[in-house]
Amino acid sequence: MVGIKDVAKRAGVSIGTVSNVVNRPHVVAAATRNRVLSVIEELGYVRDESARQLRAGRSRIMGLLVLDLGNPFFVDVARGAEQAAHAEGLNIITCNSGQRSDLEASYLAMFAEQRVRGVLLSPVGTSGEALRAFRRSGTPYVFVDRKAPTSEASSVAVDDIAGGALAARHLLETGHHRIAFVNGPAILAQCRDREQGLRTALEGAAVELTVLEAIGLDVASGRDAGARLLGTIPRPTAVFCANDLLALGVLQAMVGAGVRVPDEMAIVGYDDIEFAGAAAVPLTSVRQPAQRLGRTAAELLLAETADTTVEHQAVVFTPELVVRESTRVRR
Amino acid sequence: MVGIKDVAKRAGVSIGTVSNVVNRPHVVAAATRNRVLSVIEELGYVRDESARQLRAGRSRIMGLLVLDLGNPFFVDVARGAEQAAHAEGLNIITCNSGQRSDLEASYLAMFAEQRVRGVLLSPVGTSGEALRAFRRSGTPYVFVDRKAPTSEASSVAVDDIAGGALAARHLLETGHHRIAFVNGPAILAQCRDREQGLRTALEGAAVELTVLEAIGLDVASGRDAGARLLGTIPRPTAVFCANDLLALGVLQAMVGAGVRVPDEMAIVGYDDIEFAGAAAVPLTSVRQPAQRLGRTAAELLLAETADTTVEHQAVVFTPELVVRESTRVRR
DNA sequence: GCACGTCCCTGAAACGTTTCAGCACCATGG
DNA sequence: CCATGGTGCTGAAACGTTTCAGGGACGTGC
Repeated sequence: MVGIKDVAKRAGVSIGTVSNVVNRPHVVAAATRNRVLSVIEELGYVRDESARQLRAGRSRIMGLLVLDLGNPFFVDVARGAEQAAHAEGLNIITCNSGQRSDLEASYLAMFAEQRVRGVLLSPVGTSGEALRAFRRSGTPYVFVDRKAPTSEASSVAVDDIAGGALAARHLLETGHHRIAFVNGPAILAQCRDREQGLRTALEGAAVELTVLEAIGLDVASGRDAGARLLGTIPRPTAVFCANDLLALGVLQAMVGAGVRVPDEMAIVGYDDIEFAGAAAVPLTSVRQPAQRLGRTAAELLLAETADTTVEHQAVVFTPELVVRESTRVRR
Repeated sequence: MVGIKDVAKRAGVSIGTVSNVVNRPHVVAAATRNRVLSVIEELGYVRDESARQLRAGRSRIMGLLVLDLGNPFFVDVARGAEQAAHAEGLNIITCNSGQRSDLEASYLAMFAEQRVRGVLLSPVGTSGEALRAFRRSGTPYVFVDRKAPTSEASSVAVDDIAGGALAARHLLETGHHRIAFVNGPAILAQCRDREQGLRTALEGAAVELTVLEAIGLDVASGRDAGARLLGTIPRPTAVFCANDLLALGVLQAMVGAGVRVPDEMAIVGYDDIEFAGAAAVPLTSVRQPAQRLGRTAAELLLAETADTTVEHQAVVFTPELVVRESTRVRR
């Protein structure tokens, strides 16, 4: 592998000069610079980032750890974060915990060992052992899609309680009295909050609420929950799902069983992913500004790494209900 | 930041011993080992991967550069690759070129500078300047979802010509004579091959073929193409789309315009992503073994990096047609 | 002719690891 | 009592950069 030394020798200059050509071209005379550049080209020299980073003490990489890349919502978050990072000349590496704490721990450890500039984190557990260990490493981090006390770190989230309430009120307004909630794993704060928002908004209303916990937050889990829902007697007339993937799964189960949506079963999803509008019955969904979430989080992180005296912030966006066929009242 | 030296001093041993505790625990006496371990715990020591890598000369990271993470197909590819990498104790960093050559170039450069163990690459252009530069860096790489001459590198792909032919034959068999093809950017080999497969299979048949090139390979481009399709006179009775995202977009355009699918317009997609089956009208699609693609590519890459004498392979999987409502013949 | 700047460049230190030759010590067998 | 071998540790070199004090050459103003 060709290093800076080889270039220096071949160009007849010192390694310091080569380094200057690469990093501060203006300080070296044009003739020398061109000679060095052509040698670099000739030998195919690529500088070694680990040496560079070792010397510099910090890297040009930002880590992003998301719950599930299979969920388009997080893909959008990643896009937003990438935008902000690129604007500052940083690269983002995206990792997928798949909601598994062990993977989360392993990626966090990797980020710490890499001495990444900072990490955008959408964590699985509340305060796992892994996170505590990571905190000790001193790597700055910002929570994404998760509120956190500003004493600990900055966070950028969407108000999930309000989101749950939005869905609940919409179902009340469209005249439902037997409502089901298909929730994801209770370990996720998002799921707990959405349920809480729903429950609070339903309080006092004459509503029978059935809660099903799905195994995951994906389409397959939704299909499974949908099947269970069909067996519930008396059958609810509406179902709110903790995310759109679940909702799509439930919808598939309904269509498969010949249950008409929304006439026999109204469905509300969460996230408003692009596929929600293209579904068998276009889904009513609670929209979150995913890309904005990622962008804001990355900007916050950049601000904190640039100036450590800056204080933590908790940004909370407000979700928005998008009404489509799946809850449309027919007459 | 606490380093190995701090640990050594505090534990009253040499840095070599600390290193041994971390990397080859068995060679150090139990008493010393425990003392060092507790100091590591106490100080929160995290080893610096860049120093480690600088010394070792190679990293424990594998790069994956995909065309579009917004496409669930590539998310599955990533999942497969991750599985294989983790099995070998490597981490994968996933980057998204979004079909932009400039981003592709920047990520390739980053991989080279990071001295990544190897790269799984699903390239935008055929043989861009970026790729040529990357090749010179000597980083091993394997093409994913793209055939390549074995003289250059290994590749793992699905036979796109066969896939295009599958779709074509299916549409012929279901009695269509005016067929449209909504293709993605011709710069992508996948798109060119699917078109070629289609054309070859239609040869000799009495079919009127209309080809539309969409701007991207996403749902929005599909909607746009769908709108154009509606203006085509005489209107085709069936449309084959270069991927499922396009197909979903076209489907949305049809539903929006009140055109019945499949009666007035049959649709065939490509990739068989999870959402294809949950669409307004469940999509007939050409299925590719995405996860297997990723896993195989990673395994190939690992084999090549372990033993440089191993020769390049071109693995080609065969696609499979999944028939659903969107092309069902009604009577 | 001397002092002083300016412009380019060099040489060496430092970053935090891993690795390896070598040393001290002890137990064992002859 | 010596030779041998094993065990457990140390100290220093090496990895490929960046950075910075310093120095040589040359021009300029007095």
